[in-house]
Amino acid sequence: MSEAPPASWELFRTLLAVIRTGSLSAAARSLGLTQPTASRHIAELEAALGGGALFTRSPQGLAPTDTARALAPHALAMESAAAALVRAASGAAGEIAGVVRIAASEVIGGEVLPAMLRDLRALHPGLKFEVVLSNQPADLLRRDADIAIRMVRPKQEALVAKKVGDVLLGLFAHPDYLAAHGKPKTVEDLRRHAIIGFDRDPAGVAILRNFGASLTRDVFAYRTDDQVAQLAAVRAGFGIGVCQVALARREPKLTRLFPKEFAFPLETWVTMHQDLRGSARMRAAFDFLADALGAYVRAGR
Amino acid sequence: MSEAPPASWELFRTLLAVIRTGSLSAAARSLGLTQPTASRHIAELEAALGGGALFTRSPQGLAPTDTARALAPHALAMESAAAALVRAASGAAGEIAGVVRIAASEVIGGEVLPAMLRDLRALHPGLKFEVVLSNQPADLLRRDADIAIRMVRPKQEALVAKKVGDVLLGLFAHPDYLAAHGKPKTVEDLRRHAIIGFDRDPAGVAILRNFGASLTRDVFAYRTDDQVAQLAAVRAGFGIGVCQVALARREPKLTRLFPKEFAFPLETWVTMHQDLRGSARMRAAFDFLADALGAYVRAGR
DNA sequence: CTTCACTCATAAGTTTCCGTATATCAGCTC
DNA sequence: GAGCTGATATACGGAAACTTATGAGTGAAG
Repeated sequence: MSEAPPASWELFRTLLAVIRTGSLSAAARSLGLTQPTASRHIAELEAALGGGALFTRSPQGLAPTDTARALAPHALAMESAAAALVRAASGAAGEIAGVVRIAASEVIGGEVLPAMLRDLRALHPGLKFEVVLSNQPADLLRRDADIAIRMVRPKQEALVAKKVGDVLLGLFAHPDYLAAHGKPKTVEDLRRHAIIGFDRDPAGVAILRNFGASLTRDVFAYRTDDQVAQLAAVRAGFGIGVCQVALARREPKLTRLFPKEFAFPLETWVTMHQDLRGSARMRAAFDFLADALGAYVRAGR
Repeated sequence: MSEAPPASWELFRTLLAVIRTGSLSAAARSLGLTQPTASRHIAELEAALGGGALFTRSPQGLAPTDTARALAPHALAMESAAAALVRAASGAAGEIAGVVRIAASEVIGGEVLPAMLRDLRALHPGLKFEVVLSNQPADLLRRDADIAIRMVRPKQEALVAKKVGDVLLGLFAHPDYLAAHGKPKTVEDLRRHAIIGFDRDPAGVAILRNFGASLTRDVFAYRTDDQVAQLAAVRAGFGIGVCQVALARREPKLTRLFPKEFAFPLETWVTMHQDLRGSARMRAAFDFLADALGAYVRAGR
């Protein structure tokens, strides 16, 4: 067992594609290669990594062995880093131009970010944006995004973080709904209404239960963990649900309920990887978003 | 500006080597390539990344531009991930064999780990170890190591962490030193002795100042942030310094001073990346180290 | 001032690697 | 069961990439 020569990084990329797609042919297609090339890459990699088989071949495709499965996260990390590298190179250093990849929750990303990015781009027309919408925000340390907007305090030291304030959550309903079903006068009244709430997300369910002890998951008439869907249900007049106050202010159609009793603060942070501090466009986007989100947060008070 | 085809990952590896070495020739040597190949790789990369120059050529070598400098951390991340991938593949899945890379402080790594790893290897002869000694422990999230032993509570959720207890720090001196200079009777006495302490590390300086307010940095007769050097100075009979109690117990030559008054607990954690939970050998090493360090910690009480 | 050691660039030769074409096997539809 | 569509494996020719060889420039040492 002599020391094998280090495998070409290119092979890792093929490995990842094969694990993803489950076949040499599909992997080759996705990479712009041909099937024999992918086959050769895997064979080479198996040889370079000590000879153990990485896949079990079959006419249906390649099934990864346990070994190959263990390699997948590392190959993913390489891919994220490669993508981040290409983004970092997408604008000349010093100029505010190029690609910025932003991770945000679905509501922020879908309802709040677009207008902000429009204004940011008006300021710097050379900027391009990639937006990743997920409620489990992409890990900046994995370089899945350059800038993340998160609702929890970031814990990693390798990050630059700025708190923009507390996004206020309120209880809202469409006037049509209230006209048809009446306006609840007390918290207990809510139990008789069509409540729109979370399905499984424990943190989400807790928001309403903390408000009124009787507002448990089983009284919800509309359950979904997708906050965009919740918002849509409120707007459609289905019932009463949670919505960011600053967001609802923009649509005077929605009526806020129990404004004094129910006001759930959600601390909000803009975060960026330390490595990106030196990049002019990342800094510009970071500062702009921190400002704009600060204004958004203040609008909700 | 058409969408460029994604650059080969192999080019990123060359990029990193060129940034590291500062010349195409040296980079090529380090990669087992030739200089024209490295040259072509960089040219290709410059073309693929939008045409901007990454280096300024000169007869002295290649100086990275700001753009290239911004890419370096991402290329480093790729390299770490690639190395972690190769390590992960170094043993058959399920078997307890292959390479485990461990990050630890200099003292733990130099004085405590060797015997533990000897015993672990006796249990599993197929294991090989890589030990990274640094007081700013390598970031597991960057995959610079598989397992880290740290003196602070890990904050990242992506890590598996286990607290093994508190390593106790005590004040020690060699009997020869005490015979020559007398044994200090009170804390104030210490000011007249040859104290071995930290140089710049604020956390280190604070350890002694918390003990006696008068034990500020300026009374240290031997200042170094290298804890191995501190230990060596204590062993050589230079003076009085801080040492892990469990470590000093092994050498009955060292005498502990103020055992009741000075006992500084340092919480100790063994940590591992979540991705590695499924690996038999990583788990085995993790569990073994947690046990062994637990025993070590208890020996210091 | 010459020489040596180091750099990068370019041209030519050789190897390696990739793509095309073909054979084979499994499953699904008709 | 024939035929279609998916898969992998293998053979072979050509293009791409790497190595070798050479030239030119810079800086330090003798």
